[in-house]
Amino acid sequence: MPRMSREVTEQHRRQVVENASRLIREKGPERVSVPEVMASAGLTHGGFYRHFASKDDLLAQALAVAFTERRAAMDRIADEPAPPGAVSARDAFLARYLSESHRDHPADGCPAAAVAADAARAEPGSPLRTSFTAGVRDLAEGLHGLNGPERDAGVVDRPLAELALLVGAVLLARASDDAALSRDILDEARGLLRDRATQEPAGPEADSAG
Amino acid sequence: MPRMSREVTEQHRRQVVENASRLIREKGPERVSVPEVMASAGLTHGGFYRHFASKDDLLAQALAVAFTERRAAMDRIADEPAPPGAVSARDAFLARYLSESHRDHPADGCPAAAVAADAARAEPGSPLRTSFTAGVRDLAEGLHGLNGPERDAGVVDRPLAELALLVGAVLLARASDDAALSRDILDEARGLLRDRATQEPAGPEADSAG
DNA sequence: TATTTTAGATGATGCCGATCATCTATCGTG
DNA sequence: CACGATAGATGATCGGCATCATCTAAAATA
Repeated sequence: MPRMSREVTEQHRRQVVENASRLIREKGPERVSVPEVMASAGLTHGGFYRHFASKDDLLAQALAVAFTERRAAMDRIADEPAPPGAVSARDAFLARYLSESHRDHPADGCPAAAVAADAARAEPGSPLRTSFTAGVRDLAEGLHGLNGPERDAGVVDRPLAELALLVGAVLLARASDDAALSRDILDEARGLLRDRATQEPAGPEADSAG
Repeated sequence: MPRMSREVTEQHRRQVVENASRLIREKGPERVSVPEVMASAGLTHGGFYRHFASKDDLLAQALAVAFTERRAAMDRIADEPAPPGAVSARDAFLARYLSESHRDHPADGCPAAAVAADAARAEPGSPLRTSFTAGVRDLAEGLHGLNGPERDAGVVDRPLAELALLVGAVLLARASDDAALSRDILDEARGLLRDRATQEPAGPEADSAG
């Protein structure tokens, strides 16, 4: 009820951000309430505004944390020696991203897929949107890294499009209320990305235009 | 205040559904209120439950209408004689879907992109989710139709993956708070899909696995 | 025309949410 | 050890929302 040590206070703040990070991916920013996040850290709603300027502020921080963690996980896969049954690090990553497990556990999944729609609806310039935009850049950069070998083999690198495919596939798979359809979406997405990796260096065509 | 003729009443109901259809794409189902949709049709909230069992019921109907209209638009493009500057009907459709205009006007855009996240969070079996799932099937079927020529040329048909890419690209483009990045997302997606259309019939590889 | 039906208006009801004001007992500091 | 700062609790404010109850006057029907 009273005052906690500096150390404990900081732990609380971190806990709140971490919990919010999972909660917004699971239920969406709108369905997460300030009392709820605070309670999830064992606190009441009272102290909230000592830590955060507003709910929006918390959401942006929580989203940034989620993106940072995701990017770190990507880099870990990229640097790991050899994947178990996968051809390449890229393969390993894609298989995991497009897995039923990822589909079924948004709370510790990719924030790009979980929060895209909310970011799209947020005010331009709002903390949430700014945070999201930075996150997209970050993940695309990660994909670019994973694409190293294919790029060297002559395949045009399109990390933003690949991210879009990943996000779209997971979203549609989550939204599809039919197990077979949902699986097909993930499978087709994996197939399309595999096609790409083994693609012949395209002929004499112009690239994307304006 | 009183009673309207059957005919007028039906007009009112249709208006409400139509307006809801646009509103939920623009603001998301959660941010559209019953009083708001009713007011948008010049009515008060009072009569709402004479037309719809619940807000959820209206949302599902509105979503279904949006999908139906979209599918019709696709088929129109597929059947149209010759596109203006595009190579094929498929091209014309993709260019339009991945345009800045579509990105900037969600209210009359694709419901798959606009409502995916909300459907993903909706209760399994809920009207919204059921409606969304049917819509995904519908649009994928439309894409399958547009892919006729490429399919005949030996390109593996993956309408669900293509739909996922379209949805993901528009979503990320909408959410990205940077004009250049947003455009790049759309451009890369178009590039990736163009690659696919001109792709060599792949070698002796297995297709997607389980 | 007399009667029944009903579209839609008005106006609760009950809930939940973000944010702010206030209080208090402890922690950090001198 | 005394004192000021402050983390967090309690509780209020204000507003919005879905849904329901009631009323009424006009349309439908007989």
